[in-house]
Amino acid sequence: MSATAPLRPRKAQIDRTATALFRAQGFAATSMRELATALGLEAGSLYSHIKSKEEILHRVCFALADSFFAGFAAATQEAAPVAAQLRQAIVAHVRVLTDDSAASAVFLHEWRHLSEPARSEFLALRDRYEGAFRELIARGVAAGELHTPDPAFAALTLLASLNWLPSWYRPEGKLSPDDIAHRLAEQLLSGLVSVTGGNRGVA
Amino acid sequence: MSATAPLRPRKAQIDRTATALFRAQGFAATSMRELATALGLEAGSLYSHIKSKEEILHRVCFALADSFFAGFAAATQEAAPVAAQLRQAIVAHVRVLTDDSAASAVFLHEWRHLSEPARSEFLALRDRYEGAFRELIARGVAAGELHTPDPAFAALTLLASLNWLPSWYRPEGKLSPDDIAHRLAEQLLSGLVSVTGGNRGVA
DNA sequence: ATCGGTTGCTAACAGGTGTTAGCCGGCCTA
DNA sequence: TAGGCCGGCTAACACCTGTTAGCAACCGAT
Repeated sequence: MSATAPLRPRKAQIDRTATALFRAQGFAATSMRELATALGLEAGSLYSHIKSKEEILHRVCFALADSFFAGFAAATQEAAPVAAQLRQAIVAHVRVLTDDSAASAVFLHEWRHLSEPARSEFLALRDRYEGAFRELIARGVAAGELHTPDPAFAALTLLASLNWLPSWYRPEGKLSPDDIAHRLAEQLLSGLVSVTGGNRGVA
Repeated sequence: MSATAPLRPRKAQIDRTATALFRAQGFAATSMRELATALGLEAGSLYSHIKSKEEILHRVCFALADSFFAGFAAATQEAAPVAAQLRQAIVAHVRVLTDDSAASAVFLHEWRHLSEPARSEFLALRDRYEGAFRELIARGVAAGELHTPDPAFAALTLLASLNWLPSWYRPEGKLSPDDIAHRLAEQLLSGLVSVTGGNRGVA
């Protein structure tokens, strides 16, 4: 995904305000008139800056995909043990989610309002990103650092437990994003059960 | 939440078809004309059976809430060790998700289209259900069976990793719901990291 | 044969939607 | 001073939305 030119201030503001409304109400339930009102404009004025309602959604979703991939690449480029790379990948993912939780929520839940071919492209990107987690986990299993019977399953549930963050993360909460990231990594990698010699492996 | 009378066949069919469409496209993006067409009717005909579009959503969301609570109650009514109760609660939750993944997806993502007061009631129910998991985990920590610095946080991420199931679970997949439930319970309770003496607690 | 209930169709209602085109005012530059 | 550009308003367009009311057909009971 190529980088895009920085958005002009009004266009960036339209994107931010639209993202907040799409997150709060859903793409389909948010009207252009409502968006315009939130910006102190009339709906017709929006089209001096954007091509269509769907263009906003497209930009938000693909920009977040860019961020996720960039974070993952940065987290896994060093030849560290796989478990350490996985921790870094978790941290990077959480950082993206918490940096812009509105856009993350839109990315996670509103993509289906994209039309073809963008929708298929988006799903292919998402598959590729999940596949990168899958591979990482599979390498960890092969290296004896991780254990799971099914890396694909583990990757999806791991991502699922991270992707909840936009729903309840608050910047003013007592945990910083990095605290959250490390806590999540610890919980997901080590599990909840306390290890007292012998209860591992109990059916 | 009280049980309701069994729905008449056409009404039940409307609920099922609507749920499938709400899940695929979202509540707001699904029109009554589209629903009627899927049922072989005209939109006006729907109102012989239902009061409103939102009534369908209300019924689906609250019925699933009933199912979740019932499952949790059944899972935790015996005086078993807390970790075992948590496993049972996970299994019960997964059972509900996989029994009706369309309704589950609607429950998880479309509730915000409920109007007041139903919306607040729904959120209160959801809080109460999450609170039940929180309490269970807190009791497990107190009993030394579980470890987490934050039971609330652990409960949310645990539920998050379960709630992904409607997005990718397929009845024809090679894993049965119970297989999935036990695998998830194992993964979430035991973590992904392989335990070789000494790596537990590594920062 | 008649009546009541159920169900579906049709047409309409009242309102909302995304988007376009023409116009206007302000600002900047030559 | 004039012209060009930008951005916003307005009104309209073409279409869609959820829902209602009246009507008709069918079925079962009396």
